[in-house]
Amino acid sequence: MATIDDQDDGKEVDRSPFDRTYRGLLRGLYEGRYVPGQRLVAPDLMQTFEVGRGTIREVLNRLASSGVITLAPHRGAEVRRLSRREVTQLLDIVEMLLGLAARGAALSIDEGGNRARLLADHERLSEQVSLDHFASFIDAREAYYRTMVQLSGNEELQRLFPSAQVHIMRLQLRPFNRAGDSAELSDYNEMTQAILSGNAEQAEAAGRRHVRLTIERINDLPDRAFAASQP
Amino acid sequence: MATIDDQDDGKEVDRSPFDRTYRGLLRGLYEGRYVPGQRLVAPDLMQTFEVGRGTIREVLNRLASSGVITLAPHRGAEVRRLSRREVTQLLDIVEMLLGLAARGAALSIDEGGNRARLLADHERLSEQVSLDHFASFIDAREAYYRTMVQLSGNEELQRLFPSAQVHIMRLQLRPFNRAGDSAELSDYNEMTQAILSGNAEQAEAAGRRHVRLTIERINDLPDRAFAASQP
DNA sequence: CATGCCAACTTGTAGGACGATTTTCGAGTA
DNA sequence: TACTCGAAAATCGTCCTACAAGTTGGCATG
Repeated sequence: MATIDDQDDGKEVDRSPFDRTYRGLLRGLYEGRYVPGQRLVAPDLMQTFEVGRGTIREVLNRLASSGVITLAPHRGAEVRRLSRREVTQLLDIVEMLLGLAARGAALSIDEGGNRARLLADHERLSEQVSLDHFASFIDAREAYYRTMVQLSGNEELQRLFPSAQVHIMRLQLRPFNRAGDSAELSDYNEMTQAILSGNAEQAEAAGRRHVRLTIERINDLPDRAFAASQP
Repeated sequence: MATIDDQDDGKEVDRSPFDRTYRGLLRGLYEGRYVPGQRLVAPDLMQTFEVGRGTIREVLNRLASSGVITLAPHRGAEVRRLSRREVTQLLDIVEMLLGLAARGAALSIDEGGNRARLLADHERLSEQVSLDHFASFIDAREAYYRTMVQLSGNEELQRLFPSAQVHIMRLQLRPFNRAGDSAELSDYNEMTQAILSGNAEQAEAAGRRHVRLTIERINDLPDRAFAASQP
């Protein structure tokens, strides 16, 4: 399954209608063309992406089952809105998953080019932070996480992690977040060091701490960054 | 989204084609009519469930994105086979998730009828174990887990847990598992007690321990219970 | 201004069509 | 007999049309 995390390869051509639409929609979500709460109407999408309704339906189904959008019977799709509580709950899970990923990555850091790969991604992340270019920073962070998960060797994690919709959160918080947050960068330094040391316990702790710090930062955001909680 | 966990309500009638097919397929997987590795070809399914191909496709997409089946381009769907390694990796994740669920359940055990609900499900589980009726046992266990996750109040967990395909594992291990495993029951006793006590730490530990014990039991299974590992 | 009904729009699903790709199977060859 | 190659058959990906069922917004009525 294609995921948000898949690289673009530069080859923009020759993709299947499904793929074009899936990625296009995801990219749109990513870049803010589709905002939380917005309805995604099939006929519009058909025109936009020049594909049939069947294809649109499949794409929406995929996005829905990874939690990026919600589908209600006979009422169509809309970009999922997360309340403060939901974001917290989501991150509680991500804390676990990232801890697991970091642990696994530490255990396999000496295999193949793993060490080099992680270093390269961390390097890139650091550069992006200093450049203060939000989109690139997001990309670099995405790549860094993906590498961690891949190094862990846990294929189930690879399936679940994107679907855990870290992206949604990221998207939703975009207007309130800043690249170049040096506090955040030190998280990554710590986490990377822990993994490189090969110490599983320490790596897991670092991964979790990173997410907990993220939760704290998010808790400081104003209410308007979230969907209203349910009555 | 309808999941395996949804109760049947007895109302077999008046379900949408999608729902009929989705549940029918799931039930078939559950009951062993579809076994790991088996191909699921659209035309057959169309006949079996008397629905259009579009509907079949949507159902297969759903099942695929929760990891129950795999889809390969132009080659259709097949019931997913898990290698020993994959099962272990999956359970590593489930360990985290169940720990989280148990923790959350403990924290909210005094709200509403939560305590009564958990007790009722635990009671039912105990009965089924003594009855030694596999299918009922599975159902009871499913209900117990579902309740735990619901009590935790973490909606993301509710979305993820079924999709974490505990079911696949269960299905795959069916021929080798026995209901009435008293060791397993004592796990549940311990876990239930911990949650009822309202002690979050203790509950989380109990939930995790339960999964770790499950991993051990599974490690003892013969190779033929698993798909061959990749070359 | 509240209420209820209708028209317009969307979604859910079926069925047909057609190129693209994979699988099957049989003929020919070593 | 075993193996290779290619064509036929099966299946998939996608589009289009059609229609019933459900939702929504607005207009008429009280």
